[in-house]
Amino acid sequence: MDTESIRESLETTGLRFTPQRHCVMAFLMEYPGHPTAAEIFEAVNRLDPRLSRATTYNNLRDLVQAGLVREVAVEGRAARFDAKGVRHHHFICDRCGNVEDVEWYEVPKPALSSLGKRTLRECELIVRGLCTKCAPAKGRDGVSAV
Amino acid sequence: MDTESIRESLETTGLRFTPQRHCVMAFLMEYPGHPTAAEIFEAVNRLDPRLSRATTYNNLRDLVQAGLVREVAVEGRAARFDAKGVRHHHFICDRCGNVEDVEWYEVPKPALSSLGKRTLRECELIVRGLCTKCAPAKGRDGVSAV
DNA sequence: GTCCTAGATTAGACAGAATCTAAATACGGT
DNA sequence: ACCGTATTTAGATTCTGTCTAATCTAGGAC
Ligand SMILES: [Mn+2]
Ligand SMILES: [Mn+2]
Ligand SMILES: [Zn+2]
Ligand SMILES: [Zn+2]
Repeated sequence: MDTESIRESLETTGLRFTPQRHCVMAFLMEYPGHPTAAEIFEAVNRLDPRLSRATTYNNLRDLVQAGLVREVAVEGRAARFDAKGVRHHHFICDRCGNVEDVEWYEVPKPALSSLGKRTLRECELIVRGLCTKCAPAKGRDGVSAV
Repeated sequence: MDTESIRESLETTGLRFTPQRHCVMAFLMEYPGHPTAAEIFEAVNRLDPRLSRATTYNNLRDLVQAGLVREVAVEGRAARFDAKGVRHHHFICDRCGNVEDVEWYEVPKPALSSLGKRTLRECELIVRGLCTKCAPAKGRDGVSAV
């Protein structure tokens, strides 16, 4: 969407502005969910064939390192990404692996004494359970729909 | 260690007791860290060659599903496992991907209203930063050791 | 505008992790 | 001992992500 703001955020993190980076970043900012690298590649490449698979992975790595994008590891599935907008937690569905946002709220950090010499960067909360699609229907009489 | 308690926990979850499952479970209960599937296979297979690679993966999947073992996804690396003993959180090193335990403390769950129709199973805290090995040495004069 | 170079892109090979297949085996109830 | 089904197995396969080495380009210097 806002090309100039993307350019700025890239420049302030020391990354060059390229059409490929712009596309990946813009896609992540518009896309409502948490796409995988493969999904990002396919969607962006369809719009602008200049983006290659290798560059998708390269850029995602760089954007995560620059702190502009967040990577969510899901057990047994491909990693998922989102542009770091407003702070939020994540919900991961036990069954389908879908990642959804959970409204932000403060979480107590571990006591410094229990961290020892480790450096703390962030404290991430992951909520697990069944998403709306996978949760058993709890209608008035317990009947389930597929 | 305690064969019979392992047998029981398997039976109560509906899993048959097999030498392979026993070995995997026993290994996880004794091992202090968070091994990958490959590490578990190598270590156990060396002691008891009856365990195959496929079965290692099969059993880990079943044990996780049965709630006896926890799987920790680490971005860009193989999943790590631990036997569910005392409750605890996890620390993941940004640099080496090492997973370490963090003493348990209660974390506030998200408001029911923000969960909607989703089912909540657990609330997991993941602390990120640099582990003791990777943290910059902060000696009296800032000199670093390798 | 032209030149330059470190950084970026690319196709395709490669590697690692995990799953699948289909045949053989063995747990555990009777 | 027998049986039915869950489990195991080797190897192929799929899926994710990284690497290589050749090519290109963003953007600063002039
Ligand atoms: Mn998100
Ligand atoms: Mn642990
Ligand atoms: Zn789901
Ligand atoms: Zn480390």
